[in-house]
Amino acid sequence: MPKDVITTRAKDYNQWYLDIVQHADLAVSAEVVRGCIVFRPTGWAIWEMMQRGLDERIKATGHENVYFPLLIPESFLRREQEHVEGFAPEVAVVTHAGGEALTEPYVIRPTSETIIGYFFAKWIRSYRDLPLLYNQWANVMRWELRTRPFLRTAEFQWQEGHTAHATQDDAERETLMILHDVYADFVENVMAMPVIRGLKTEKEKFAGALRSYCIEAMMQDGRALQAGTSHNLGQNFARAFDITYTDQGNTVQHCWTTSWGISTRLIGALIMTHSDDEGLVLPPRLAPTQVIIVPIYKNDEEQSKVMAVVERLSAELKGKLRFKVDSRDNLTPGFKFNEWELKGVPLRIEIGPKDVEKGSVALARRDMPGKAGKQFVNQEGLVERLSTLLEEIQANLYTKALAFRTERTRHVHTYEELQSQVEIGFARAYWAGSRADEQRLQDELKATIRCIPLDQPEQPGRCVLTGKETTQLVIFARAY
RNA sequence: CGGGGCGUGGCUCAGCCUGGUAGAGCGCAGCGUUCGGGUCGCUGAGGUCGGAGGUUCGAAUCCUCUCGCCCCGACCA
Repeated sequence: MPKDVITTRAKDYNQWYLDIVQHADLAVSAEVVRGCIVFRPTGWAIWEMMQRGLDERIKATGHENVYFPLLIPESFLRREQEHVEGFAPEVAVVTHAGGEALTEPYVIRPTSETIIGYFFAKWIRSYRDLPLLYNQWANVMRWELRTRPFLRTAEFQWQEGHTAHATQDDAERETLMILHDVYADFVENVMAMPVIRGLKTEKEKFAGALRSYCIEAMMQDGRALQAGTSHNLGQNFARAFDITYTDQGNTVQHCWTTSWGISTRLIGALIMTHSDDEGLVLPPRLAPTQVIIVPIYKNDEEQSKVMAVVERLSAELKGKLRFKVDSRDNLTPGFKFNEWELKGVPLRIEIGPKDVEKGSVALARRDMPGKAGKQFVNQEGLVERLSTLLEEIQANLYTKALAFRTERTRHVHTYEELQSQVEIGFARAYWAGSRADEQRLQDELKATIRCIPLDQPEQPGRCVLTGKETTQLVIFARAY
């Protein structure tokens, strides 16, 4: 008889999410530091897996890692008009140090465009210095009014890419390349989360950007979550920080810069995409532990026989898969099954006396709870079997998530349809409204234009609000 | 930041109205038992009742302030 440690999604989706975070040992509230969380080992291990996958892709596309200070002179933020307006309300400021008031306060970085811009201006002289392709892994702070673990915390971890280019085309190409080859590729192939690639509207774009691209994912409650953003900053920061270069014709030009980021918020997205009422579900390619081995025995004799097989199989798996053996002997197997399901391990191997006799093991997949996901296989060829199964689970999670999104996405033609569709998922609609119209819909429907998908229709249609003919199709949704 | 709710062993909560010096279940420790889907029993440890003031002979309980958490809204990766 299972204990109800996890609130069901149907009962209270929000509480379900908090229960997963807590009971899967991902993180706890920092308690004494407002709006912050403490990452526990499992939560941090997931972030490390994300870092690994993204870092590989970032480097493979020609970028180098750097690191800039946590503190930024307050005046830097003011240099770019839109930027300061966007961030001023949520920055934390350091006013005292060394027992004295500082002559100029520092802000704790909410993002690093400004301080990096300052140094880019010093480092870039000639077109030969371009493109400059940097990335940094860092923590940033934004004093959010309402926080939720991973999804919105006052301090969060992320990577922020910052690049400078000679031409607008180069900057645009970089911005889109990151979106496709780094972000969408990682999120879809490693995290098994389907995303919609799109452009943000003027209203939703990053403060100070020329334009912002994003990948948007659908959570199990039908709401949208921005999983990553990539900004073409135009020459806005180059002008504010005087980032210039001399071109082939000996003319001084402003650079075109970009910035792009993915944060620990992705952990929240991961939870809300795949997990179920039994607990966390991790896609195999991301899971810090892919396979858990649970030995089963009832006396010393059985234990030594079973453990001999466990040892032998462990030796075979070593270096090929990420696995652990749960040899705690104060807990029953049933308890362990439930616990590892709660923690999201994709695949479980059970080895008991019967398996020792028959030369078999029992396998249970996390993506198919209960008997449906259980099978008995020969110990022979187990490594290959596991690898195949893990890839099957990976594919299945993506397929399920995509099917869910497809089912919860509808094309809408009228205001009424839009209104009801955003209650349950994504609404695709033609849009020719103004920024004020967009605000009005947000006020009335609590839904925003998540993005203008990069895949646009050939055929024109009529704007869902104004009735004007347009070829622009957008996605409306309620968002995290 | 506005409205509402709540802070009592690690967790979930009772006690508060009607002040008299703290309880339960789960978890934890030890021993035994059990072990193929959350074993069972016995013994035991663990709390200055979020914090600071105040009222009182006496405060978990009443009053004031403060910090934090949850829900709803506005703002946001």
